[in-house]
Amino acid sequence: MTDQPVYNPAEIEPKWQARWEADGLYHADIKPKKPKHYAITILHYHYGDLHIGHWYAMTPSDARARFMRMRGYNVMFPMGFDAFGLPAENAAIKRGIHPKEWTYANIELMRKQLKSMGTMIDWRREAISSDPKYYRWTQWFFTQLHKNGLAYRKMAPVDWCPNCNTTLAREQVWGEDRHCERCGTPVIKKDLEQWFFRTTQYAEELLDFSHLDWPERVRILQTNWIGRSEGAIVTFRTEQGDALDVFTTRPDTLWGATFMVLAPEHPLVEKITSSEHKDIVHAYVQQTLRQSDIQRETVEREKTGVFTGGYAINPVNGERIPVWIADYVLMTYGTGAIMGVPAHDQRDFEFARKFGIEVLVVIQPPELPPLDGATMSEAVPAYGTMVNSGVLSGTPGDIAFDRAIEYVERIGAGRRSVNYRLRDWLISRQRYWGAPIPIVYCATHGAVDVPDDQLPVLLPDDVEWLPTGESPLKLHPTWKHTTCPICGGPAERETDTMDTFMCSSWYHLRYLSPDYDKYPFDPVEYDYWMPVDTYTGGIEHATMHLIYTRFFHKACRDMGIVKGPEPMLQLRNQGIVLGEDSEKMSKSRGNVVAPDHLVNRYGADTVRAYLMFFARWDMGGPWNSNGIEGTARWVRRTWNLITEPYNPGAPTEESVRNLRRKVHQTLRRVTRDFETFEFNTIVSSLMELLNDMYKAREMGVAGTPAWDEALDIYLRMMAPVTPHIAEELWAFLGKPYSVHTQSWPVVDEVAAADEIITLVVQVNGKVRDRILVPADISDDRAKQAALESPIVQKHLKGAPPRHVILVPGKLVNIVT
RNA sequence: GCCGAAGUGGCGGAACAGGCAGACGCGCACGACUCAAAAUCGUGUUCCCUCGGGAGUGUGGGUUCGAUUCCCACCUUCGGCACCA
Repeated sequence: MTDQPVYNPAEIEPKWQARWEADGLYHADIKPKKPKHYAITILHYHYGDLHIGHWYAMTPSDARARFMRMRGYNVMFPMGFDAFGLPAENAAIKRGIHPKEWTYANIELMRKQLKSMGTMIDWRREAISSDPKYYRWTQWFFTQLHKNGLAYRKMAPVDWCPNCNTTLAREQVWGEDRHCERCGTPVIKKDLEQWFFRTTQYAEELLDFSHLDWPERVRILQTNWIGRSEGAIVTFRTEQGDALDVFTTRPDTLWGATFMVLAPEHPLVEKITSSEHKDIVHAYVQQTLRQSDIQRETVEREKTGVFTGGYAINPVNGERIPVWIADYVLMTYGTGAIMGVPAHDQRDFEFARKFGIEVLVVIQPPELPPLDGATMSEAVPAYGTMVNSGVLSGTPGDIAFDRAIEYVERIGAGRRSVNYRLRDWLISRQRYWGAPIPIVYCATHGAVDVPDDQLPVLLPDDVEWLPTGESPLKLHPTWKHTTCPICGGPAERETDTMDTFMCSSWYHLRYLSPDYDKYPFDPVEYDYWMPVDTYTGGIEHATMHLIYTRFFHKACRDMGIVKGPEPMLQLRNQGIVLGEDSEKMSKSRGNVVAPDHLVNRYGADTVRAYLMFFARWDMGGPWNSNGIEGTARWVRRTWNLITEPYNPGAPTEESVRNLRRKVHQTLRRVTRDFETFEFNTIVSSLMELLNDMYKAREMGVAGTPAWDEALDIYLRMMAPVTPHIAEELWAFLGKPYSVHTQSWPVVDEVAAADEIITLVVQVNGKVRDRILVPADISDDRAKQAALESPIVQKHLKGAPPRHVILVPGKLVNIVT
């Protein structure tokens, strides 16, 4: 008894981590004959300490990567850091240190924490987006996009975060009050000259998920974000003769347009406004501009607007209709102008009723009583038979949409059109800690790309932050002064940097060859490893990173840089770990769970296992510190079972067979659960098996070949979940290093098969009895055995059953 | 308002072709060991009950021999979008 080792994770975990690293156990190198598996967990934003949520994202992904490796795949599981960005800059300003210093200190800390988890990360492939050897290529990609017309610069009203002092992409503005995704401050509008990527050019293709195994949740979020609408663009004409395009999803209601509305920012507003309406229109426009600077949530939703005094002609019926302006029409969607069809659109209806505009019914749904524009109390948006619509009157609702478009096209007044809610991606950031946009402005040649051989455009280290909040790049005395790459004349650098989502759009390519200096990636590595097979991360990326990286890949494919339709084939999302109070973890609430503390107390293996066990991985849920004791007990019980000396017994054949059956049934289940990312039941299945192994030892099975097989399979199944203790016990049993290079065991179907089954006997659908029968019992014998049950006899009260339903191997239901 | 997800014991959760509801774990109770405590081990643990049963997976219906699972309507919670023409 005295030589039994004590379980001490603080000793064995660092020991094996060092050994694995020294041996390069997790190095992923090209092996042409082996199937590859490229798995990535979405890279961390380097906010400092890792919290339990990072572990929750990492450990099941790591366990699955390990499982895939044991299944015979050549697995690459790399890690890197999204190191540029506002928080680094803000934190640095606050602490009075350089963002670079702060960032790299954090990375050092995070790397150490990641290693303490016992992950199978191949650290040779680490990529850090703020390294010049990385952002050289981020800049190169920008240049490629620019050369191919996918990056452009324009003056536009853009979202500005007054706290972060920078513009934001539409995707980074959240919620009803339109606040900054990072700091929560409500954004304001600013007219600025900014760089955009043409994501809208890929709107249609981004809606195609046919190549992807992605959660439906994400596909729906992206589909809604892209927001495809089918309809028509119809050209009205102002009385001055200007063309005035509207986009409509209801061309069948064209004949019911009784007014038009322009967005207050619409370019034709000035021209169309009559002299007597100038003052009021001008006042309204000014008021709108001011209002968009105020928090939207405080604005009443009642429609406002003013008449311009101008009129336009409806091309389908020649009607002269008044043109209004109103802030419910947005310049950023469609054409910035709409036709008002109050009878069939609720917004138009409210507007018309408020301002006394005629409501004209042109659609009569057959199931409704005849509509009357004068008396109706709300719009009727349903499809139906066209009425009051000239030659198209009488067209039934199911074909009205198409007929109306055909008509408009025939008379040359418009065309079928598709509109998207998606906007182009604004990538300019007025901040220092990012990849500088590689553009030089020359008085003669305009915006000129920095030539490839002059990349990277390095960030200067000698910068200071002034209280103005302006980017130090702009204020730097010399940095921006340069010469034009074309004419050599004096020129100025772009002082904006790129959105960090640009850096993270291609990091999966940099992992392939982080030191390669001839191209963003080594094409040989690309051809072997890409695309990413399994990508895991939080749902919060659905309409940001996960759209950007798909756009980026498709754009690069069209530029001949990468291949295939998609960058990441399979996506799985983990949920969020909440604090013990069921609230989101935050420092201000004081409910943050610190993984380092837990590792010190229980060891990384226990923390890993508990994170996999305590909730459904895709759901997450509140943390419970008491619950981890159960997992700690399981780990210790595993240790004790294997290290305790046992007395060989004389087991019955049955108890040996029972153990083997349980082992192989568990193996079948654990294998399936790893495949389907159901990590909680992997751990519970292993707990169940361990309980049975304890019972088997009681029965004297320890020491038999079946016992050795059970230990062998158990440790292999445990290895991905708890890599350190599995390795230690594997070595304790004298098996060859390493358990992590062993193959995944194969289910022995004969051993796993049940010989005796419990047949459930129901009477009228209620369980009345359970009888043991041989698994291969015939249908007739099974029914007979059920009917012979005394309990069944009692319930039948002598009457013959009307039906006897048999589900082979499961149950018999007797219906009276 | 629109789109989506989720509702199962005191708690986290399981039930993966429509077929034993509550696996596994936490917590709790009792017992063993101990002078005692911790740790460990064992037993029990959905509710009601007249001990024969009865009820039960958010609510109300439906399909079925049989529904946590399928269909319809609704309620609650969470997430996303939101004057998108």
